[in-house]
Amino acid sequence: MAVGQGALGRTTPEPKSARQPLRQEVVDGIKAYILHNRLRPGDPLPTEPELCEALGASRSSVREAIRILTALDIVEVRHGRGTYVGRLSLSALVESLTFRGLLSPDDDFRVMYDLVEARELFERGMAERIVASLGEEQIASLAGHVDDMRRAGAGEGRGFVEADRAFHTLLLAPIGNDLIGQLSTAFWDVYVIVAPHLDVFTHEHEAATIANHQRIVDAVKGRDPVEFAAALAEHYAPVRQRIAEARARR
Amino acid sequence: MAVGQGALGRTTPEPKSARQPLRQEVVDGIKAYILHNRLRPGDPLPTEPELCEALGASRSSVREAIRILTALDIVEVRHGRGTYVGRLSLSALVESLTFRGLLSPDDDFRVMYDLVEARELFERGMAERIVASLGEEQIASLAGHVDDMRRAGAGEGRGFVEADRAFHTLLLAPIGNDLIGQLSTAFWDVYVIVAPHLDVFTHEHEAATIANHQRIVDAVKGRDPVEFAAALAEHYAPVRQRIAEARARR
DNA sequence: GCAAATTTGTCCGTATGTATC
DNA sequence: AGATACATACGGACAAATTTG
Repeated sequence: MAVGQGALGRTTPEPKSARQPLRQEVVDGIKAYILHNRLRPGDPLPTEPELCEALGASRSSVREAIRILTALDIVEVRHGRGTYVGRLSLSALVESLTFRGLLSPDDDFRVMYDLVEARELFERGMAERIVASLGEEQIASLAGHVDDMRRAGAGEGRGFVEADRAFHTLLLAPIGNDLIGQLSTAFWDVYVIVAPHLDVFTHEHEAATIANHQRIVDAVKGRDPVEFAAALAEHYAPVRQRIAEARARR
Repeated sequence: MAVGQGALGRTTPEPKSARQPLRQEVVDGIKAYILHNRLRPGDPLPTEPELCEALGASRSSVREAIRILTALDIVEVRHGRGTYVGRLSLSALVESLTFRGLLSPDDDFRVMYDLVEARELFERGMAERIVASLGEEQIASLAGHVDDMRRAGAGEGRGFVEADRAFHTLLLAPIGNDLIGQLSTAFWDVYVIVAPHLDVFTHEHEAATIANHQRIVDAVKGRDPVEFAAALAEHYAPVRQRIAEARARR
């Protein structure tokens, strides 16, 4: 099928100096096309030659615009197949924050600290809703993740981190705020990437970490938001302290 | 001056199937260059021809890589001058979330709701630290912003929104968590862009909004975190309710 | 399994617009 | 004003990946 009747094409030929670069017009044009046709993630977009013709730009400009949109996960490109609407994830946030954490040799610990603090804020702020809305089978899954942490403790830690992530993802899942859930996992991604560069991962605290997670599970089982918040505080306090100590060592 | 000794160039010529596109190697190469040379925002990067030679890529690949990095605010390009290290802001998050809010005709209100809820979570979660660490002159600024809202109320609302934003930015400024502060302003940006498309901005509630902000200021003056949290709740409740109502109307 | 068609990936050469000195 | 350095944009050509007949 051809491009169709869907809101492609610059209305103004911009006879004189276009104040903004042409590729930006192409970016806006592709955005408008997606919005106008109410496309969903995974839906196909016109091919590059079609976009060139419709938007009156060369292939280079169209391709640069597509690169911008892929970086934001608004479009997704598959070599040899075509371009599609992206998943609209927060991958750009992860990449941006990760790089910021790796960049500044003075502020990297601060970035890590801010990250952990934000995650704690999410979970403590949602304490009541979390303990109220977690189902029995979800609580069982939480306990299962703690078991996974115990089993993986002896290993290299790869499984340990995954169990930890799954645990906290599951905690925020039932509150019904996708943004907070995705932000939390994004922060986790950044933490996992940046932490090894800072020697924050010390395996000596694994036993205490497991015990704290168990306490969180017990608080959920008892449907006790106050105890839940207290368990979270005791879980996060040593993590934040370790980051602060690592920062002081420098 | 030449590029210098700073970690540019693909170590492996990738003799066989390079699984990832060349532009991605260029992206990683530029990132590594920034990290290796410990550059700061605003520092100049090599010119495009220099990057081509150093990374063994053509002009097109280098330019597409630069487009990706500009979308993430990792590099910044000034026409006719050169490329520089970007500000590492969360502009990518704003653009991504904004588009997501505009896209889904069913979930857009949910995105707005999640946004507002996250902002409320930040401010209520930091209640104790906010009322404890705000200085007298900052409190005066808060009151000044409320006055601005009163003055702008009769106008078209442009100044009203700005005063509102300044108010909440100032609230989160003293807690020392840059990430939360930037996320909050990012959420605000998205809200302001998306809300007009959803008819959430109803000016009839301006008087109540001003009164609620005044109550927040009074709570800060009294250094009362409980009253502060209560004032915040009363401020955000009608906002969330308006979004929910607008959602129901559809 | 092979070959052709489609689509994106990469390169090159050239011309133009912009900022600085 | 002129010269230089740089990014912007264009068009054509070929390579690589994927699908299809």
